[in-house]
Amino acid sequence: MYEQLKLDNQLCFRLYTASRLITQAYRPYLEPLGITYTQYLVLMVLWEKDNLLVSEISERLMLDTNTVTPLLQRMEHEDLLVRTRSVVDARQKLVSLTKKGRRLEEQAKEVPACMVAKLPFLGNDPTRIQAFIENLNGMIDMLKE
Amino acid sequence: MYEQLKLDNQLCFRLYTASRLITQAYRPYLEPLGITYTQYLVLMVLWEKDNLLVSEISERLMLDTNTVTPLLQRMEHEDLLVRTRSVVDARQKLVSLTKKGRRLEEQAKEVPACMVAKLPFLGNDPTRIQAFIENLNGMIDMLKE
DNA sequence: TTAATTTATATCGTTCACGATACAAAAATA
DNA sequence: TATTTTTGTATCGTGAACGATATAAATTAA
Repeated sequence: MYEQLKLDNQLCFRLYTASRLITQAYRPYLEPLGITYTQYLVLMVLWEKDNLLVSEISERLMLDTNTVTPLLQRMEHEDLLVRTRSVVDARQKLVSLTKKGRRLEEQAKEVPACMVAKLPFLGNDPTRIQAFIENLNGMIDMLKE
Repeated sequence: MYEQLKLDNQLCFRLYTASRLITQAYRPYLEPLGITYTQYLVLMVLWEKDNLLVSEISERLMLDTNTVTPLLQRMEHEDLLVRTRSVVDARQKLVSLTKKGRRLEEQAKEVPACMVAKLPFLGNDPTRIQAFIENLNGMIDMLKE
């Protein structure tokens, strides 16, 4: 038995588990809105700035087009957004919120507070959260190359 | 535009991204062994203690049976393990490593060091890593209910 | 002992995530 | 201008994740 292969020693396993549980924790708030966590991420990007290219959304979420395209197709099918061919460059596709997609922002604005409430330890110490996010950002920077 | 709905403010998005990138970072080391990251997790559990019930693996990885069962089926198909009906309780299924599954441990023992090398900032400050893991464990404890 | 309930695992359907590949449009090169 | 290369998006196939449901075996209750 190699010590380094023990599950409990693995930072990565914790990260993987925490990420899964976070997604699960969002579900009760997002399901009533008819969206998944990944779709919520797309919407947050578009709420911040509408009419983006597929590639811009892709870059913002650090996801490849082979993940983003089907995701946007499903969201278009749900009438959350529309994808229109760019006139400047016919390869590009412009993603824009529909009325329904825009309206969801109003309903979603309480979601972050609900999630914070599920993670009380985070509320206590702002510098601790900051350090935590710094660590995550550090990892992301190192791995995204 | 609600401030709390900005993507950059979201700890959860960082966690989600870091987790994805970690899994991607494992790939070059695990693919030569013919396994995925999740399969590697199962193997780590079994290398630590062989002959476990499906429910024990499930609990250890905090994954439900509807994830674990198909996973184990694929791994059985790859001749990494076998699943045998328990004689004590015919509902239970015992999961045991095959020779091939056991041999993989030897090949996998370098993987953790390779991953640490990909995350140099972690090597510098052990207390920082510890605090990081504590935060993750804290989140997991709060979310697993 | 029979019937109802609980438990352990499995199946089904949907959505991600992602490597590999395809395809058409644009840009670069000949 | 014709050809090649690059770029932006899409398609395909596979393996997770996971909610919902199913099934058979064990346990409990009647």
